[in-house]
Amino acid sequence: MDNITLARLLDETAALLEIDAADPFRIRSYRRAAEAVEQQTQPLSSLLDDPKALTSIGGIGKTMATNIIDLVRTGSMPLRDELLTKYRPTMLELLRLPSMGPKTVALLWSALEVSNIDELEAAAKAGHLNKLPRFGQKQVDKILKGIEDHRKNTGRFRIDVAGEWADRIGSLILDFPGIDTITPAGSLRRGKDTVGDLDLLVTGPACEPDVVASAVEHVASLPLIDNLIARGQNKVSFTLRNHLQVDVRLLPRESYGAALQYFTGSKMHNVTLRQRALRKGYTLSEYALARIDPQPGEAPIVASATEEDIYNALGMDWIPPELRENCGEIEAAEKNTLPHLIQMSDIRGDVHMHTVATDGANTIREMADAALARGLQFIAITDHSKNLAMTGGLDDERALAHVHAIRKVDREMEGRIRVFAGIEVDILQAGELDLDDSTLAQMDVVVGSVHSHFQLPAEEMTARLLRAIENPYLRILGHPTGRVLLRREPYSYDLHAVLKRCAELGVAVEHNAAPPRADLSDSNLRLAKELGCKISVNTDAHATTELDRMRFGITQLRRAWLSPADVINTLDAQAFLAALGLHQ
DNA sequence: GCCGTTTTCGGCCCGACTGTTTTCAGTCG
Repeated sequence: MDNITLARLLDETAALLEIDAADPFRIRSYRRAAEAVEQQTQPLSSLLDDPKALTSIGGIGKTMATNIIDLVRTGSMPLRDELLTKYRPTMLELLRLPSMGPKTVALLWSALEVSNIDELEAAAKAGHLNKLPRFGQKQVDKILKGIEDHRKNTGRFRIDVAGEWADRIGSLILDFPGIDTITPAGSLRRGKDTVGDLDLLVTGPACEPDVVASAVEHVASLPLIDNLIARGQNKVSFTLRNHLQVDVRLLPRESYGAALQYFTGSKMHNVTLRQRALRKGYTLSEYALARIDPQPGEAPIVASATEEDIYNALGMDWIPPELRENCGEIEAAEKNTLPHLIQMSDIRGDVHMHTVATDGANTIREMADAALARGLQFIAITDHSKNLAMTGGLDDERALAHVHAIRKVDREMEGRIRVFAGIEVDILQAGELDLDDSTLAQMDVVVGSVHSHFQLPAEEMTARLLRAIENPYLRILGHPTGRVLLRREPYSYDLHAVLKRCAELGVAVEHNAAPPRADLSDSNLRLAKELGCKISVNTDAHATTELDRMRFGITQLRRAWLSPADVINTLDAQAFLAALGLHQ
């Protein structure tokens, strides 16, 4: 059982406990344990014989360690089994509907034996809900609308899509005089690769408490609003036609830092931060860091205008949003040992991109010019090989001709940018590559990717990848997890074993910067680093404009605490080739 | 259920909004 599944089962148990009206702190323990499990790079199923290793993880005590051991060994645990005799697992999906919390779910179950969405819809339409306490017609309508949205909705949005909407909505809000700053907060600011909803913080003279009403009115009447959910003194919530929920908050300048800190999250980061505040005699809210017991003549507010003020007043360095997941960043900030995170300007090369030779939109020269304009010092052209017939993939003969064409452009660029010759070969079902070694020998950069037979059993997929990376010409393992965001589950195989072998062989693993397929996000990137893999971040651009996607890849690297030294694209062109075991 | 430079019990983060209420419970972030 992998850590993600383990975390899901613990989280489900927490949700069932909530429905059961258990001790809130006990519920929180299960949530905390689920988060802790999800963040481990080591599969916990490999630690079962060493209970001390389990309990050394923060948030996992003796009972939780036993639970984890039970879950891995039997697929369930006594508490979960017990709860599932009282409730139905389908009740968990009810919790995902708006305005449906554990209390309501429990009430629906005890009063009407409603345990899933279809039953809820039927009960609502039959008028049964109106007989329940605190259920008016508005509540029933809200639930029916929620069910409708839920069925259409995919749930989460890719970071680049959410970012575009943030820009569009932001520019409309900025039209209002007296609004001068808009900052996306929430998971978009933390750089998660998907976001559930959009948090926009707004400030400026028009957001001062005595005048904010008209600015709120402006936001609440934006033309792109599909459904206005809530509208308070300084808050407007609505959904767009694509069902993306947007929360806009209008705040005075003086408390903007506190609000930004608060609404950026993550939830667990904030909880831990507020515990720290209490220990120091402060209380932290979205308005300010304030003294609990100010002495006479002492101002209650300690910090509020900027995030730096707040973190510093708590005795720690400012923490980059990407690290705010409560996985050690607060301790590091207190000890001044936060990592020097990689940033866009550290990137010197991008070695995975396509041209009109296969399924790209631009020529070799156009890609080179566009990369030069973006400040890159080297690129590699890596069009598809023949097995991807639908892209016009190159056979050996065409691939060799393409190398010539690339070398020609490289000479034309006269050293302003290096253009390396490469190819993205397909790793076939048995692990061999779809071009001859003699062809691959002519390439500077060979990226090997899996493009078919994703449903192979894990053992076969592992063997396939292990065989492929033994090929001496394969220098980068592309699409290492086959993850395609929001479209396909990643294929399953022994990632640990493959990354370990990559590290031994000096094969770099690719983190695909393109938001649709962020191959190695979060804990997998940390695992790659821990195992000593060389990591390469590339855009897989199919057009010049897609080179801009590099910034999304950098965000994911930052979330994994990576520094410039952890990524080989920060090297200059010659050193990069040397890192791949090549010389030119 | 976890955790400990005020430890083995007694804490555990904070506030706004909605709907159905005449004072608040539940949900949400």
